[in-house]
Amino acid sequence: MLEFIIKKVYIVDNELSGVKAITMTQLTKKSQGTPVIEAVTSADKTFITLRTDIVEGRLLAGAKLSETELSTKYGVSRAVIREAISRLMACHLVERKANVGARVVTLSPEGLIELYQVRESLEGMAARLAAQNMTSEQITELQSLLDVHAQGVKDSQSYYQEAGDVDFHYRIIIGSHNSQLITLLTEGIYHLVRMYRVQLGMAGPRVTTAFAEHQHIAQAIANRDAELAEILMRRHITYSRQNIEHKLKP
Amino acid sequence: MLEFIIKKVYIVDNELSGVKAITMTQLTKKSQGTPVIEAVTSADKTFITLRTDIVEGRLLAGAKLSETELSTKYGVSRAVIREAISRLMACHLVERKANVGARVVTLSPEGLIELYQVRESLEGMAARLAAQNMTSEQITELQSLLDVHAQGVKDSQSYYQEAGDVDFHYRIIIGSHNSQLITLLTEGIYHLVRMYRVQLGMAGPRVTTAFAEHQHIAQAIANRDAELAEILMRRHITYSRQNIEHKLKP
DNA sequence: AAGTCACAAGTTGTCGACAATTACGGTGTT
DNA sequence: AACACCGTAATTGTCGACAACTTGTGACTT
Repeated sequence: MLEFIIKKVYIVDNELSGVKAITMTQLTKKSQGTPVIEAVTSADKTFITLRTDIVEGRLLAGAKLSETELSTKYGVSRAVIREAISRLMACHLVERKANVGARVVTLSPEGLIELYQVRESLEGMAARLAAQNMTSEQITELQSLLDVHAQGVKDSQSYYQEAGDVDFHYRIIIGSHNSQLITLLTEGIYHLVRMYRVQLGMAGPRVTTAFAEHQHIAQAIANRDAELAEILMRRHITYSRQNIEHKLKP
Repeated sequence: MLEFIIKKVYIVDNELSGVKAITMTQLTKKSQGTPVIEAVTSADKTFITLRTDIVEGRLLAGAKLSETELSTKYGVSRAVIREAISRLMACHLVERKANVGARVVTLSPEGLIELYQVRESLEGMAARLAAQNMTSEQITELQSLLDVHAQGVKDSQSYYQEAGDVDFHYRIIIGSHNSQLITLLTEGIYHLVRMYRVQLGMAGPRVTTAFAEHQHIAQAIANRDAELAEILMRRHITYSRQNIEHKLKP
């Protein structure tokens, strides 16, 4: 006798994977931890594979994505590859010229700056909306997350790198309860940001100071102070951008 | 003998068409006139056709896009249809579930509100950047555009409807000189906004008052006052949103 | 009568082949 | 040597057919 629980699914995609072809009728065994995504058409898998390869730098900027080559490499038809490339284009991770081919998007330092400006705008709004719309549970979870991070910072583990930062921002984005904003950020901008970071050699975010900023933002949200939450978030991202600008132009 | 031979083609997409499969191999020397779009792979044409059908309401919300049906209707292969649908998905105009099919995105009033919140955020940033980055020529063009509009308003022609409003916002977006922002807004958000407007029966924007707001925004940009430009733009869009909310909940 | 199962019909996902276009290298001319 | 032209090879765009999946119908069981 098996214990199955119907989890009515959590749209979301903790991994920011972007694949949300979710058939709700799925039975997931009591794995209460992680909302699992099913994503299983060949094109989905190829898409995710290629995307992680791009985001994590195994496919460099400007690299050509030859359809025939990839189709033999992954053992699938060219149609599958084309489908995957289409979705990568939708994420702005690759560009394709007609009758010529697709290449991994080339990244200029200016492009990274522009991206951070967009982030400032969108995540500022996300923080504002989060202050208005987050549930009490979400807020307490956010604060306990920061407690964990605080421990990591004290141990001066460099844990509080990428993962922690992404986690914090991700929760606020979700907390905005604005689906347009959520898809825009989680399926679009964030992968781009990660890619730029890796390829331009920007390591993690600024560890300690960023943590204090996170605390202030969380406090503003807990106080339901939308104005302040937006201002602090924008300032937080502006600092990140300036930090990057500084590293780029020494 | 400097008559350059121009084979291929041209850039932009004044129409916000989104097709930018442009091979810039040749330079257009003095063809600074009208940017013409070319878009000629079958998939491009099908994509544009379908998109205008959706945006202008000939394909209603929730309508199913059957691949076989469309392929016979337009006389092209299913591969072409699939390509077109992929791009429509990238614009968030249709949604597709695996092994089930694609449908025109269904629009709730809440969705429209969410969209306007995103617009407020992004276009606010666009106005801020425009105040910093617009060239003097662009600014004077913007002001002369408003002069034309002023005439239209005086004649109480209902000219200053959709077209004028879109034109104004479009120039500011371009004036931001932030390519990420530009593609996000012109290829993504704006088609969605138009679709929602048509399908929810929102006519044009608020005519006269909106015009005054446009003037103030242009003035702030001319003064290179980035802060004020952003605030005014956000307020402008907030008003639009409230206007819509009012119409939706009488 | 209600529910379940199985089958059938239709749709989407995938495949391999052909047509159209581009990129590359060689040849010839100035 | 540089430039332009042309032909070949390679890549992309498009097509029709087959496989896998979903949905709806109908018979069967309880």
